[in-house]
Amino acid sequence: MQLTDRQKLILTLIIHEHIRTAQPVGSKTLVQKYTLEMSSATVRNEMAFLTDYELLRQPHTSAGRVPTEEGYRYFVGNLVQKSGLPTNTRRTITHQFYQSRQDIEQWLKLAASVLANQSQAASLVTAPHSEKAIFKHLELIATRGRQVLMVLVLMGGEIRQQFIALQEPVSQEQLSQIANRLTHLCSRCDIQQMSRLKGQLDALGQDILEILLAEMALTERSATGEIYLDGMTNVLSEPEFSESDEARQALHILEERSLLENLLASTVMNADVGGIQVLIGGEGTWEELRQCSVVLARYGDPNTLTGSIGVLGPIRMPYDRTISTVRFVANVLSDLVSETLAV
Amino acid sequence: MQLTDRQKLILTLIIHEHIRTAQPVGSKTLVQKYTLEMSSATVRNEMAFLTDYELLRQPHTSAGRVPTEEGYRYFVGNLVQKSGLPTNTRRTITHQFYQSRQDIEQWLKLAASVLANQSQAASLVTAPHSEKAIFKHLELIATRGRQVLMVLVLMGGEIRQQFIALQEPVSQEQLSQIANRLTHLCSRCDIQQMSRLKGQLDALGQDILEILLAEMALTERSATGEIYLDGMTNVLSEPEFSESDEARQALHILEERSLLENLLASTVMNADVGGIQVLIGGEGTWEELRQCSVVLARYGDPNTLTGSIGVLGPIRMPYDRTISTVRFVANVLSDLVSETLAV
DNA sequence: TTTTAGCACTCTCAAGCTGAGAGTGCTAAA
DNA sequence: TTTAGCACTCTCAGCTTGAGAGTGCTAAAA
Repeated sequence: MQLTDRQKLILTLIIHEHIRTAQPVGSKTLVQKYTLEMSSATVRNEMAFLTDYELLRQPHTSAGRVPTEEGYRYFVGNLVQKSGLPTNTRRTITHQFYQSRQDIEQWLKLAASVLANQSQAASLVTAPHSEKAIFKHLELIATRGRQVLMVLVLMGGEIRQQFIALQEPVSQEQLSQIANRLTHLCSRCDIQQMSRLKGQLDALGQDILEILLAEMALTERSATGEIYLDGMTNVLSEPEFSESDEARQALHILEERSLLENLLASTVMNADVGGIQVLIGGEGTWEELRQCSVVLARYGDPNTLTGSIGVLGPIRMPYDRTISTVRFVANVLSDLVSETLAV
Repeated sequence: MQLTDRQKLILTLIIHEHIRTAQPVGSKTLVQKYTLEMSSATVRNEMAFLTDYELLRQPHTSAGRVPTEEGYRYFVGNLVQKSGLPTNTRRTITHQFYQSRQDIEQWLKLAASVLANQSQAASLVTAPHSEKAIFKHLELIATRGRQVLMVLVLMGGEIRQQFIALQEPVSQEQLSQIANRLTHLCSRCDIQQMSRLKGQLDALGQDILEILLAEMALTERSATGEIYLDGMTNVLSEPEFSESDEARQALHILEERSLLENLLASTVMNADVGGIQVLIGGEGTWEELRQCSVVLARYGDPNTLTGSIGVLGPIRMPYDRTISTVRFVANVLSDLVSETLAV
C-alpha cells in the first residue's frame, strides 16, 4: 500500500491527536490544531481515501475519524520515528539500576517498575531462563529431623530450592559431603549425562539425584522463568477501560500464568534478541487482547539465557515512546545479564 | 447497643440479601423472599429503628435499606455464625497443598490462589519472616571473573541471594573454604554477635562478613517477607467496581508495596496468630480502602516466624465464608511452616 | 487537475420530561 | 403490639428535542 506524503502526514497527525484525546478526530479540528496549509475539505478528501483503505474508521456517519488496528500497524511499521529515549530519561533509568542492590530479582522488579512508570501501562518481565538445564552447584542444608533444604544452582544462575524429606535423619556434615560429591560429579552436566551417573552413587545419593533430575526436567519444561508484573492499576485509568469488564479481560491474561506463557511462547520467544514485537489488538488471535496492544522484546544472550519484557496498554498507546523504552530496558537487562550471569 | 432477636434477624437477612443482589433491600421483598411470619409494616418499623441506630441507611427516601459500615461491623462482631468451611472444601484445599511441590514459594503462591478462588476476591500472602535475623548457613558460588553468587540461609529458612563483586578473582575451592569457615563461626549468631567476629577473619572474610551483616540488617528492617498477590482481576467483576477508578484505588494499595506493608504493620502484625482481623471500609483511616473490606490473619509461629494472609474484596462481601477460608488457610500454612521451617 | 468554499444532511449527546414501579412513613383499626 | 391502607416520594428507563460537530458532494476557483 503506497501513500502520498500528505496522506502519511494526515494519518500520523490523526493518530497523535487520537492518542492525546481518546476522541474521534475531525477534519476542521485537525487543520486548526496543527495549522495545516490546506483546507478542511482537502483533509476530508484524504481522510475518505484513508478510510477506503481501512486505515481509518468512522464510529458513526457524522463523527470524526479513528485509526483502525490496520492504521496503527501501518503507523508502527512505517511512520513511527525511532527517536530513542531522551538522554536524561536514559540517565535516570540507568541510575536506578546502578543504585539498586546487585541481585537479579531486584533488577527484574526494577525493570518491571520502570517500564510501568515510563509507559503508564502494565508491564511484565520474565526472569532469564535457559532452554537447557545444566547443573552447576548443589547445596543441602539440614533444617530439622529429616527435612532438608536443597538449593540447586544452574549454569546461568537460575536457582531452584525445595524441601525434601529423607528416609532417615542425616547430619549436616554428611549432607555437605554428599552435596560436594554431587557437585563435583555433575558439574556442567545436562540431564542425560547426569542420569548416567547413578551407578557411582550410594542409595541416598541416588535418591537425591532423582530429585535433582526431576527439578531440572521441570525447569526445562517451563517456557519462562519467574514472571514479574507491575503497573496493573495503570491501565485502569485509561478511558477505554473505564468499564472494568474490558480491563478485567485484558489484565486476566497477565494474571493467568498459563495464558501469559502461551502468549510469550508464540510471539516473542521466536524473535531475535534486540528486536521489538508489537501486537496490536490481539492480531485476530488473542481474543482477550482485542482492546489492547502489547510491546514485547527479548533480552539476554540468544544462545544461553534469555527472558522477555513487555508492556501492555490500550491500543491507543504512544508507540514511539513505549517502543523506545522497551528497547532501552531490554538492552540494560541484556548488559546486566551478560556481565553477571554468563558462564 | 442491644438489639432484640427480631432486629438481629432482620439485620442479618438484609445483609444477606444485599450481598446477594448488590441492591437496596425493601421491606416487602424481604418478607416475601424469606417468608417471614410478620407483615412488611412490622419490618418497616424495625428497619426504621435500625436506621436510627445507623446500622442501616437509605440511599434515598423511597429506596430500600442498605447496611452501613457500622451495620457490617455489628454483623461481623455479633451475628456472623462461625460455621467453618464445608468438609469437602477443606479436603479439596488440603489436597492441593498435599499435591504441590514441597517448596515454600509454591505453597505461598498456592495459598494466594486458593484464597482468591474461594473468595472470588483479591488475595495477598506474605512469606514467613522473622523479626530477628539469625545466621544459619552461607554458600559462595563462583560465577565468572570476580562475580560471586552469595546464598545466605537464615534460621527459619529465609533465603537471601545476591551477587557480589570481589576485589580480585577467587577460585571456587577458596570460596567454599571461606563459606565453610563463616558458616561454622557464625552459626546461630545474630547481627551483634557476628559483628564481634571480625577480628578472627582475614581481609576477604571481613569484606564478606560486612556484606552478610548488611543483608541481615536489611532483612530485619523490612516488615514482611516477599508478598504474593492473586485474583486482582476478581474484584473487577464486582458491580461496585464497575467504574474502574474505584477499582484502581483499591488495587493500588496491593500493588504499592510500601502502602501494603504499612497496612499490614498497623493491623495484623499486632494481632495474635490464629486471630482474624476484619477491616471494613478502611475504618476511617485508609482512604484508599473506603470501598473495600479486608480480612486478615497471621500464620506461623508467634515467637519466631510469622507471615500474613488476607483477602481484599468489596464491603459487600460474604464475611462468614471469607473468614472461614482465611482462618483455614492460615492454619494450613501454620502447620506447613512448623513442620518444615522450624528450628 | 487539484483545491476550496458552501451547503444540505446525518448522527450523537446532553437536557428535559414523563409515567411506572418500588418503597416509605403515618394513621387508625384489629 | 401488629397490621392494613393510603398518600407521598424518589428513581429509573424511555422518549423527545435542539445544539453541535462532522461529513460528502458540487460547483467554482486556482
